[in-house]
Amino acid sequence: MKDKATSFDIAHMAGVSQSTVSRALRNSPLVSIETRNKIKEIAKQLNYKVDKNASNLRQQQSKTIALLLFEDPTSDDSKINPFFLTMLGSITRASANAGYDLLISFQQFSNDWHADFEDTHKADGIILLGYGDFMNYQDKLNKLVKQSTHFVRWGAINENSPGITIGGDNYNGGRILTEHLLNLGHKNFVFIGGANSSCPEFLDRFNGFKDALSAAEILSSNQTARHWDAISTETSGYNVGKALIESGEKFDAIVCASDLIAVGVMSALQESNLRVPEDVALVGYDNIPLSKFTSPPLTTIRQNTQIAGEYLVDTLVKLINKQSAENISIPGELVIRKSCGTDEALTPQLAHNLEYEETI
Amino acid sequence: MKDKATSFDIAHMAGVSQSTVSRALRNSPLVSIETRNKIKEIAKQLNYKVDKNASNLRQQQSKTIALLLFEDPTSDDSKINPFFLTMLGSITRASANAGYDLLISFQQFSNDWHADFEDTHKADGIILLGYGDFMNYQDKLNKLVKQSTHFVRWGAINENSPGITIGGDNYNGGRILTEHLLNLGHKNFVFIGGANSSCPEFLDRFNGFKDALSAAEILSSNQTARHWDAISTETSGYNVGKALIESGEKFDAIVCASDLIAVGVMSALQESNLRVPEDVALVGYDNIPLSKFTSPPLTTIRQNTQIAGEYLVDTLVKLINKQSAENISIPGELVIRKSCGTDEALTPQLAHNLEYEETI
DNA sequence: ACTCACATGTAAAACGTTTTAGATGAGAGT
DNA sequence: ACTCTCATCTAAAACGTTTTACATGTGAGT
Repeated sequence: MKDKATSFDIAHMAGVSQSTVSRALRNSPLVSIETRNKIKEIAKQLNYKVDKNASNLRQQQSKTIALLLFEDPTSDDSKINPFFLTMLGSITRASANAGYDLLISFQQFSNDWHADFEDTHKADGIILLGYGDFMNYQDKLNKLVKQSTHFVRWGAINENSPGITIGGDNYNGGRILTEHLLNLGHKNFVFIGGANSSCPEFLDRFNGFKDALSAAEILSSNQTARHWDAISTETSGYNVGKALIESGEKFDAIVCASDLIAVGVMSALQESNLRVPEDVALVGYDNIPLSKFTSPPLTTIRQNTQIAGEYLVDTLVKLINKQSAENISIPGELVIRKSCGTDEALTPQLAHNLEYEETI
Repeated sequence: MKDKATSFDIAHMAGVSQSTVSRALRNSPLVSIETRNKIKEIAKQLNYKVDKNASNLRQQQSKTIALLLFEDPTSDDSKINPFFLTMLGSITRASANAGYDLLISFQQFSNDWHADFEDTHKADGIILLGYGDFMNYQDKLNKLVKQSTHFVRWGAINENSPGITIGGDNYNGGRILTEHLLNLGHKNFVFIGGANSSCPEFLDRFNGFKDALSAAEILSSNQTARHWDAISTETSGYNVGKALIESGEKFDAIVCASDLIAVGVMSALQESNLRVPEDVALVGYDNIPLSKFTSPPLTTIRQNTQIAGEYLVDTLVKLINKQSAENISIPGELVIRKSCGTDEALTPQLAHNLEYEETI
């Protein structure tokens, strides 16, 4: 196989100028239909493909989005949070639909994690993904804004966060889960998950939890709900679960800030011969693939990753095209499985309003 | 912020020619140390970044690898096989280490799935990932070879497969699993997973299964082992598990061709009040994150994804650099958990040779 | 016959690098 | 004094497009 064909080769074969070839292939009306077809025919024969580097250079764009996935530094390399992997899938499809290629990179918390993808013209914009301790890298976000880099962040929505953020409605998610447990008659609640500024999403979920309890007068007004600290891994959930059991605290319902935590907590409970849901009800958050296959299957909040992916890339594309864009909060959906007690405990009316899943 | 700085701007400020700037930034010995430093200083001040499009165009390369992940067409969009997602993670890191960016794309079984990534100079080479019914797209692989596209495939290793393939040692993996079950005293074996040419990896695992049984004289020489067909999803595993139970066939050990299948089968068994491992032992394949958190945790084969990722990109980089490369088979590792029976059933000597995992 | 509009095409600039070929000046060797 | 080498730099070509500005020919309108 000889060298790759260029537009000049085609021009030569078609007996026209190279610029005409370029125009023909882009369906410019400045070239007559017949010439266009002739040129396309030849291009196909030569298996000609436009050189993206040349094309991008000329057009000063790359039609590429960079996805920067940054993980909690404590988490192991090979175990990426499945929720983000699902997001990655939906973002991939969404960007393909929008006509963009996707460049991905797993960023450690290094110094130049914003990675110059846009600076070097390798990408037109950046999507930031990861449970967001945004306080920790606010400086970097500010720098991105200052350089007028196009970027969108997935995370907790906060007025103080620089740039544009798209995220789940964590407050209502936490609230819905808790209300579900309240409806089932549970009284003694525990929240597991680091609900502090270093994980604003967990904090929002915790606040929803708290307010649901207050509204139900489980929590007297001068009482403050507390949480058990945990990061979003099974191991952390397991350890905290163990600690909780050993603490002697009385509980019959646990709200976990993520499914991964819930999975670990479930292991800890079962190891101590506490039955789920008979002895203690348990809920998670995210609806990761695994949550359907624990035993019992986990009641959780589904974050609509498909919509999220679409919003993320659509918003980013808007920014790239110099259009304005806004923060978006995506409501979560309660997915009722078997980790909170029998369906029968629900009032029929309530049951009717909720989404059920077929077994498997 | 004004327009992006170019090498000409720097040249102007430094009072040298633009070509000197280019050389200085690439540490060429043709530029004196002092000039180099002066230029770098100015570049930093201007936050200058080399334009990759221009650079790539000139150098006729992209320092980018395209990862094409294609899925069984039956599988749902949002549920990518977690094994491949883990691979994706390791490939990302490996390519970063090798100095390549990673472009990813989820390919449906469409007509031009090889996607022209290299043709358009967006990537220097391609990694193909997905359970491989390579017979089905052998034509396309041949086309890639004919175009002398640089590519590496993850999958079952087969002499007839065009191009270079890197994959797990599926035959020995299947064999090791089966021997483990044999050592535990099981007698009535079932294999679940479509062991046919449309999934060569499953076929290899099945052959290992079969040969282990023959060697143990469980299978008389004129008897042929059969398998229950299933694709690699929980749902398929669940359905086949149900069918198996209803068939009335006698079994006390099931080898599943993948963890996803095993998870589905486990659900089906437990739904029918068959206890794992007391009534029936169960093993999977892949060591997906979930396999550690089923109850009981699943005994399986760990495919070393980190090494696999490194081999894939290293091999691809070799091809890109016109070096020769070969197929690589990566041995799997037995991970013993709780789905096959008590550890005590193992002889101490054997137990010593096997890898154990700490709880969680 | 002359202009005008229009359809179709060409020539050349531009994108921002990298790299080849060549220029310049200084010091060494004879 | 003359050449030779060496270090340092400059000028310009090249990469393969897209697009601006301009050319040519044709037919219509007056």
